[in-house]
Formats: sequence, C-alpha cells, structure tokens
Amino acid sequence: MLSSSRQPIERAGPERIIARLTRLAPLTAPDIALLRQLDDWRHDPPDTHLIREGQRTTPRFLVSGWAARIRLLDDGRRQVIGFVLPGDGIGFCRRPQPMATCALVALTPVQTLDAEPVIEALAAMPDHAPLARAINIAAGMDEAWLMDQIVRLGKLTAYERLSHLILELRCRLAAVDHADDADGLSFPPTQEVLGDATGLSLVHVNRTLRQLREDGMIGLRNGRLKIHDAPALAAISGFRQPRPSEWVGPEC
Amino acid sequence: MLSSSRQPIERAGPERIIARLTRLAPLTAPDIALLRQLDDWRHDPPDTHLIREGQRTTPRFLVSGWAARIRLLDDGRRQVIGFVLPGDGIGFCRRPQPMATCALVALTPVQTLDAEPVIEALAAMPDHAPLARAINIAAGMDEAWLMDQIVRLGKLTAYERLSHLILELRCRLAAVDHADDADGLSFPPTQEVLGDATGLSLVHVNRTLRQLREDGMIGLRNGRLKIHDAPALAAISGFRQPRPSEWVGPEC
DNA sequence: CGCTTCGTTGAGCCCCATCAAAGTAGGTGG
DNA sequence: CCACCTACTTTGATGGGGCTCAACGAAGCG
Repeated sequence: MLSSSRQPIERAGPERIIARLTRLAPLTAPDIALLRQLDDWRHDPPDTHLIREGQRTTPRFLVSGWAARIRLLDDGRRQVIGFVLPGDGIGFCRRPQPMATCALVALTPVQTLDAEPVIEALAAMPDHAPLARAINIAAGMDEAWLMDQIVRLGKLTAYERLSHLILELRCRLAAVDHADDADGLSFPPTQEVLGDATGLSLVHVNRTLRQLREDGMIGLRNGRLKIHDAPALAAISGFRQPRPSEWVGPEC
Repeated sequence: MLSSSRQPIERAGPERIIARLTRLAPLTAPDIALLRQLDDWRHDPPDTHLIREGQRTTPRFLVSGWAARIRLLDDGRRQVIGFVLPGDGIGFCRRPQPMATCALVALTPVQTLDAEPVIEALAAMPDHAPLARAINIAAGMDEAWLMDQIVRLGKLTAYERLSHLILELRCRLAAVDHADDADGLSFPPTQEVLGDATGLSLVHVNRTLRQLREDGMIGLRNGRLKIHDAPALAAISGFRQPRPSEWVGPEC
C-alpha cells in the first residue's frame, strides 16, 4: 500500500472544477454549461495505476482524492514527480497522440471525470476563450510546480524540502477550497510517499517531520495536517506564491 | 563567468531548426518556407540573461550556442532547471500573456531567431499541421527532460547523475547533428554549472568526472567531451532514450 | 486476535559539502 | 614577449547531513 485509505470518499461534482477554473479566468455561461455536462465518471481505489508510462492518455479532471505522478527506475526505486490534487487536469495535452511521460498512481480513492468534450469544444470553436485561457494558465502553473520540485531536490535541505512541499500543497489545496481550518487539512500521503517525493529516505522524513513538529511549525497526525507557522515555513524554505498574480486566487 | 567562451561562434541558419523539426514530423514546403523567412536575429554574449523570471516571453529559436534555464534562490544559490541546446524553442507557450517561469542565461555566445511569425501562422491557419505537430512533440520532449532532471536529483548518486546528464545531452545534440565524432563534441558548461544542474558541489563534480575518466567512460578536456562507453553509462544511470519512438530521430 | 501497513526510534557509517590552496590556461597591457 | 590577472580546474583534509540496517510501537481490518 502506498497510502492509508482512512479518508472517507468525498463527494463532489464538477462544481469544484468550475470554482477553480473561474478563479484563473472568469468563465462564461457557455463554459460552465459545458463543464456541467460532463458525466463520464470513474472511481478508483488507492494504488490504482490510473495511467502507465508510455500509454496513451485521455484528458480527465481529478475531482476528489489525491494522486501522484511517478517514474519507476529499473531497480524498483520510485520518484514522485509531483502530486495531482482535486481540480487538477490529467493528461491535458495538445499533441495528437499524447503519450504519458510518467505514470499516475492514486494515493487515495479518486474520482475522475472525462474531459474529452472540453478539449473537443476548445478545438472546434473559439468561443470558449475564457475556458481555454483558464486551462492554459493551469498548465503553466503545473510547469512552475515542476520547477519548484527541481529546486527542492537540487538545492534544499531535508528540513527545507518538507517545509517547501507542505506550503506548495497547502497553496494548491486552498485554490480548491480545501482551506486549512481549525481541524487542519486532509493530508493522505504516507511518509514513504513523501520520501519518494523529496528524495529522502522514509526514516529521514520521519525524523524531519518530528523536528518540524517540535519546532512548532506543523501538527501532523492520522492524515491530518495543521500548519501552525506558515510565515516561518516560508522563510525557512524560500517558498513563494506563484509570481504572476493572475495565476492564483486571493487565498493562495 | 558562468562559462568558458573558448568556443568559436558557430554560424548556422534556420536550416538546423528545419532539420530538427522535420525529423519530429516531416514538414511540408510551406512550413519550410515559413521557417526560412524568419530573419529577426539576436546575438548575445555568454552570461547574458536572455529572459528574467516573471518577465514576459516572446517565442524564439536557439540556433547556436548553449543556454540554461535557472532559478535563483534568495541567498544566491542557483539551480539549473535544464539546458537549452541548438534547435530548441525558447518561450513557446500558448498562454496569452506568457510569463517566464524561470530565467534563461546564455552559457556561450548564442544566436537566437524570432519565432513570432511561426506562432502567428499556426494560430491563424491550420494548414501548417505538420509544423504544429513537430512543435508540440518538441514541447512534450521538453517536459520529459524536466522529469528526467527530477529523477536525477531525487534518486541518483553523483556518479549516476553525471552519467545520466551526459547521455541526455549527447542524445539531444545528436538530434541536431552535433554527433560526437572522433573529436568528441563541444561541451561548454563549466563544472560550476554542472554542479548547479546536478545538485552537487563544484568540487564533487570535479572528483566524479575524474572517476568517470579513470573508469574509461568519458574523456573531457578543454570543453570537448568524448563518450567512450555509452552502453556502460546507460547501464549505470538507467538512461533510456525517450520512449515514444516517434519523438526522436534514428540517431538519438 | 493475528495480520498487515504505517509510524517511530536507535546505532553506525558513508557520500558528499565545505574550507583551503595550488595548478592551468587565456587574455591583456606594458 | 613577458608579467599579471581572471576564470576555471584540480587536489587534500575534515566534518556533517542523511542513508542503511534493525527493531519495536500503533492502528486498522478481517
């Protein structure tokens, strides 16, 4: 098992997708109608390989649950390229025969929604300009998160890496209204997954998280994360909100 | 200085761009005519910041020389996100107001060519389908190289990282006819740059390169690299050619 | 109530960072 | 043509951050 499955399956419709995209570029009525018409759902349990490397992809939205883009090495080592969170697109790509450049694994039970009609509509008629714009901005943000991942792995210490990653995830979850309230926020990845994401060993992830806890930065128990001192975490890790202010909602 | 500038400035026209793209998707006569009409050149010396982070970008081709996409940390630390080689696109982006997600620095004298007319032509008329396809494939490859960079930094040892990076660069250079012949190939990055790219210290890059040399894997002197045992390097580092065979030319 | 998965903690060590200094090669000006 | 400077490369010594091995605790589940 890659992840604990103690989170309840969360019910959500395309409204979350709409909420997120409209924050990136205000959608028009036809855009929203188009998104509401989507109805090809899939539900997959944790550890499902949603996409395999080199396989053809088809565009979908992740509506609820967490997934991870991973690359497998010959000897079984595994690198998490990045996390895919509710509201994110999967396999959006303008190439005619899109091949997955990495695998996608469900970390929790996930709900996904076929987005093929959206892509077709965008290709066919240009009167969905705001929607196209929102999707393009989201793609740009994804690329920026990839670069953040490179900086984490290349230049940050263990303590900084985890601080930085936690802030990224909080920021991205806030953009889909998973604010971290009094209860904290749902944080499903296991320490093994965090290790594969940060290039650290499971053991060292554990020690570093304990350190963050003892320093009063975070609280983490039973898959719930509470961020106590975000400014300190940002100062430690150098995390900055994505720069172009147009990319993000106010609460990021 | 980030780089030695001992390489002669190499003269090349759009033919290199055409050669590369036509290998990705056979271009048609109008495609080629369009590329040959490009004539807005720029020549920049080493260490020029071709793009700054957060700045608006305009699409260009890198025709000759090497550049690096970098991210700067507050404390002056620097991470090389990836290398930009002859034939690569710069700032190709379908967003309406593309902002650079990282800076771009020239490692050698570079020649670039404005690609705005290409983007406009693709947007205006769909009869440049092969060209659009080639550019999309190139973009997909760029994303795949980013993931390779993540795997290098996250999961490989110093010895493996340098082996892997060297093979990637050879592969990409081969795609623009910079084969490594008897003389080896031009390899301008300094050990400092290699360190910033691989997440290693300058000193350790030096030691690891010596190791590779002593093991008979490579020869590297005065900015020329000779790869003696590519299969061994591939076995060590797990490097694989980009998987979809359609992505690459035969000599990659 | 045993099994499985995840989290936690300790001991030892190695890879690689850091500090320091010397060697080499190109470029420039007297 | 030599002296000097700068940028890059090379090598040594030392220490620390993080890995590995090992084992135990905790929690969910059938």
